[in-house]
Amino acid sequence: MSAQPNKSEIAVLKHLWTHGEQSAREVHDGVTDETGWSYSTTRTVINRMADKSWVNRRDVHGIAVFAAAVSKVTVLGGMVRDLTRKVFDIEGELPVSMFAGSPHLSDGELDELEQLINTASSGDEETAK
Amino acid sequence: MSAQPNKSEIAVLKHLWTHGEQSAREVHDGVTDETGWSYSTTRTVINRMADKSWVNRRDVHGIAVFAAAVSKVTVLGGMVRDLTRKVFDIEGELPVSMFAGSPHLSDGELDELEQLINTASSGDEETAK
DNA sequence: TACAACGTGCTACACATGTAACACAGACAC
DNA sequence: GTGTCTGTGTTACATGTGTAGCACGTTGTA
Repeated sequence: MSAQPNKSEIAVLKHLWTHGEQSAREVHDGVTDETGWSYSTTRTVINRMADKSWVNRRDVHGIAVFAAAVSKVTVLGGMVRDLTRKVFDIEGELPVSMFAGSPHLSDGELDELEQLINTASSGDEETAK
Repeated sequence: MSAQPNKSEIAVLKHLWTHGEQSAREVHDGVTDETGWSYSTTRTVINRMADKSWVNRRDVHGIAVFAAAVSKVTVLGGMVRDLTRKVFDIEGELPVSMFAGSPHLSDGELDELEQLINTASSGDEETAK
C-alpha cells in the first residue's frame, strides 16, 4: 500500500540488502558518506521504516538489529515499473537490458525483475515482500 | 537545484508539455481523471510549481495561463539518470531502447535523452530548462 | 440590475520527510 | 566505583505534499 521508498529509505535498504541484518550503528557507518546524516538521523529514518514495516526489527542481546522486510527485486522493480508505465506511459513488453549493468542485480534477479515489470499487472496490486 | 518532480507535478508537466500554455482550469480538466483532484487542489499544485519555477505564469487578459518552464527531456532524463545511476548504481554506457515505446518522446527526443543520461555528467550539475 | 459562474488571492490543516537533540541506563576502562 | 561510551526511547521543529475551502471581484445572463 505504500508506493515507492524515497531516497533516504533507498539508501538504507540498499545497505541492508547488501549487508543483511545490521544495527543502526552499522547502517549509519555504511551510509553516512553518501547521506551525510548524523547518527541520530540514521536512527530516525530506520525507525520510521520499521513503522512502515519496510524493515524488521529484532533484539539481539538487548541490541536492536534491522533487516530489510521488502525484497530487492520487488522494490527496484516497482520503481522501474512506475517510471516506465506511469511516467513514460509505455505499454507493452519492456526490455530490462538497461539494468544489466547494475551491481545490485544478479542475472537471476534481472530475470525476476523483467517478469515483474512485464507481468505484475497494470494497476496497483501490491506484490509486497 | 530541485531534484525530481513528484507524482503530482509530473501529471501537470506532462499535460503542459503536450498541450502547451494552459489555464488552471484547462490543466484541471486534463488531469482530474487521472488525479481525482478538486479544482482547488489543481490550482495549489500549479501555484507551488510556479513558486519553484517549474512552470511560468503569464496573464492573458487578466487570466493566468501557465507553461512548463522545464524541458521534457531534461526532466524525464533526470529521472532516468537518477534511477539508473543513483538507485541501480550503474556506471558506463546506458541504452535507452527501453523508452522507445513512450508516447511522450519522439525519436529525436529519445536521442537527446540518451545523450543526457550518458554525458550529462556524473554528479549534480543542473541542466535545468 | 440582481444572481450565478468563474477566476483570483489567501488560508488551513494533517501527514510525510529532513534533520537532529536530550535524557537515561547499562557496559567498559581506570 | 566513577566517568565515558554507546544504545534506547522520546521529542522537536522546519519544510514539503496532499487536499482542499473561503471571500471577493468581474462578467455573462435572464
